[in-house]
Amino acid sequence: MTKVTQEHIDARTGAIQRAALVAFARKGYERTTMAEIAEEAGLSAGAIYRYFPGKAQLLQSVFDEAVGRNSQVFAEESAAAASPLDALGRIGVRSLDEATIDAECMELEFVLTGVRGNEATRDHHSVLRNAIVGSTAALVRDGQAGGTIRRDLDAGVLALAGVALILGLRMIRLERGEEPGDEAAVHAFVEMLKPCPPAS
Amino acid sequence: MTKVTQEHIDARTGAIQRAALVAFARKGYERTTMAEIAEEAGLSAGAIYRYFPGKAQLLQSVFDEAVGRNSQVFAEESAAAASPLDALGRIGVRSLDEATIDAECMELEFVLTGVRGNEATRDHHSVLRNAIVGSTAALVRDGQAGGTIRRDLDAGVLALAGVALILGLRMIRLERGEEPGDEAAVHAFVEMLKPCPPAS
Amino acid sequence: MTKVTQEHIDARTGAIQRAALVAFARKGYERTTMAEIAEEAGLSAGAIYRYFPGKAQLLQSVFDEAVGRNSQVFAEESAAAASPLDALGRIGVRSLDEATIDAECMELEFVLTGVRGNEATRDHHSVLRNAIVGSTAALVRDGQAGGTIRRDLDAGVLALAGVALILGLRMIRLERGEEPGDEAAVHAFVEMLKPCPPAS
Amino acid sequence: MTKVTQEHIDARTGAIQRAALVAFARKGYERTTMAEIAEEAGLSAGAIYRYFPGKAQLLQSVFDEAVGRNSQVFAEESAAAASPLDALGRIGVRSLDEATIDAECMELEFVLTGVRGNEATRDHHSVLRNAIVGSTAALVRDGQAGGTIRRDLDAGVLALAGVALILGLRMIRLERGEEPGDEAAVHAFVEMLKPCPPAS
DNA sequence: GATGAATGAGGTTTCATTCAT
DNA sequence: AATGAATGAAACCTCATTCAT
Repeated sequence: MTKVTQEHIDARTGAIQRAALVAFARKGYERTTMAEIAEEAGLSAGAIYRYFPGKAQLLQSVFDEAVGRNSQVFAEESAAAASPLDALGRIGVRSLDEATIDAECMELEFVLTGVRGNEATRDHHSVLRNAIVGSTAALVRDGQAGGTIRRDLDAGVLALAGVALILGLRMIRLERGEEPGDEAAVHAFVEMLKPCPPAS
Repeated sequence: MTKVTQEHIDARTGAIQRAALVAFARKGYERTTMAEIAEEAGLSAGAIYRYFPGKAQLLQSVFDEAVGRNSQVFAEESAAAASPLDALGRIGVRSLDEATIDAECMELEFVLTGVRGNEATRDHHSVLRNAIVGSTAALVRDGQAGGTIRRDLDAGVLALAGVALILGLRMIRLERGEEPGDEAAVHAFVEMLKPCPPAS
Repeated sequence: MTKVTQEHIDARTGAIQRAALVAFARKGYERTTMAEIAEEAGLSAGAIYRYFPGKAQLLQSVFDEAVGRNSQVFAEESAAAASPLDALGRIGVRSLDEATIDAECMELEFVLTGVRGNEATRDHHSVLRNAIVGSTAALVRDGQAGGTIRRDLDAGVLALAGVALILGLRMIRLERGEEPGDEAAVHAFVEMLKPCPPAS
Repeated sequence: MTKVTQEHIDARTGAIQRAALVAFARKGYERTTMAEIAEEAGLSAGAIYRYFPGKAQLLQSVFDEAVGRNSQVFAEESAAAASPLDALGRIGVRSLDEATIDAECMELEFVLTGVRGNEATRDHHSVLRNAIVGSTAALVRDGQAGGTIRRDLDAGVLALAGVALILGLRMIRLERGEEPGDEAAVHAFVEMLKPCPPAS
């Protein structure tokens, strides 16, 4: 009966995941070595295998973690927002800015897709993306019903555009680092979602 | 002296680039082997080195080629369009649909970014992206000046949003294959760029 | 001081040896991990090192244990047999059938020899084999003196053949599992050891 | 079109197999490194993978090679022998002495079996062994029909004993090196196969 | 006395790149 | 100019062994 039990294990696991996140984000999955991750996490390469079965699973786990945070952001902001439109803007901004996701985290998703050749992973990933688009569409529909979002465009299409926008912005940010225009772009998109003022 | 040679060299170079494009797109840069590219191009692994100094430079060249095509699309559609707004829509759609870009080509950009760790490449890449955003911004400004694009939002911001949207859509398409909503999303974005109808 | 301890130590030692025997037999020395042995023995990997200096020595000890049982079989059956010839048959059959040796135990020897590269072990092993052949030869010689074993063939040679026969049968059994022909082969060999009936 | 084609490839393949045979025999499969084999064969470790997909397949190939030689010995000696009994003796002796098999080759078989855990290999192996026993049994039956082999014992059982004897002798030889008694043991076995002289 | 987390050496395998032919 | 065999540098992963708790 060791006393380092769960607490220690969780700490290690988290440290490895964080290290992997950073490394994968910075250099890409393939170019990141287990040794680098290990060093970043403060242990030896072999030790990682006590916490993760292999490099691929480590990647998967890091990704799942990120996805989880994503969902949480979604839920939190939906709840905190005054209106669906507001929620969309908040989610977009937080997706970009929050430490949770970070420029790197985006990269991660990027990298994950990079695990092409692994059909299971791709499918898994695709399902997740669909879920996000679906949730967003529901939000848009709410907004349209409530009158805060223009009704002349299809909710599903707008949702897809919104998700793509965020995805693209994170991708650009990856290359250019923190970019002031990012949030502005989100706000602009939100602005464009508003219905035109009644003519009268 | 090298009369036939030049012709031959160009043919070979092109074949290699095309093969590399397809391979990089399909499996990613790291996971693509020189042997695969060679086979696809119809020559031996060693022969590639007569045309390109190494794998990294081959990637670079393939990328530049793709960017060139991109610019051409930009120019062509700008010229053919009735208005800047129209141009933006056309560019977006063609960026998504045309064989030029294709799922693979997008992938390529994907991969290229993957050449992180190579600072020179990243910077190069960043410059290119800025150029695209810049051109787009110019187009938007034109549209605003001409009244086809709403003036209440900053041109640079809208341009960034537009580029990000395309980027994101291509990324999503990568995962889900040809997606009917893609073009609709572009059209929706264009629609939202229009100024609200005068109150009258 | 170490009253209970000794008992405990012996129990642990035996458990580890048994676990190692089974594991080595089943997967081979090299492919067996200390962790597997530990789990089978009901303790942790590290604990084994309190009872054995290392994996190699554990193997050695397991082997010696098996050899000891072998000698015991030899002695017991020699004593119980009506004649040297009878003793040979009994030893052969028991070497094959008894739980002591069992398919696994044979395997063990197999594995042990596998510790080639370790000269000390090989020599040790060779000495043991010579001892067995020697004892068998003595038995044969007894039989020849008593007239139950044919005298036209050299005792040492017959002994070698007998030992080899058993060795080979155990090896074959390893691959095919319990084989009905095994014992029959031993009996046939014994039969052939008998002198031809006097011409009269 | 290289000119080193088939000839060179065959030479290399053979060299690697021979090197592997020796190494596997000497140190066992698990303890033999690809680097050792490569050095023995006169190339680099990586180069082996141009000729064999992996270590396991190399082992398999070496084994198959040895089995092939075995069958050839069987056929040759059967043809050259004056009688089935004579054939058995010749096969036994050649199995022991000839360079074809060699102490090492036996070891090989040994090692191969050592590839436990690979069910396919074990079964394959078992089938081969059965074939050998079967062929031997046929030979014995012939001898019994012709009167050169005693008829009071079952042919299948005698065949099993014979094969086991050789197997065991080769195993012992492995430990003790060239052993003068080996051949004598084979001859003794053959002698014992003879029918007792007619009473007259 | 026991645990099991950690290390570190070493093994197999992959590939970009070179170079004799 | 082209081939493709060969090299050699990693990379991932496994484990015997140690040691703080």
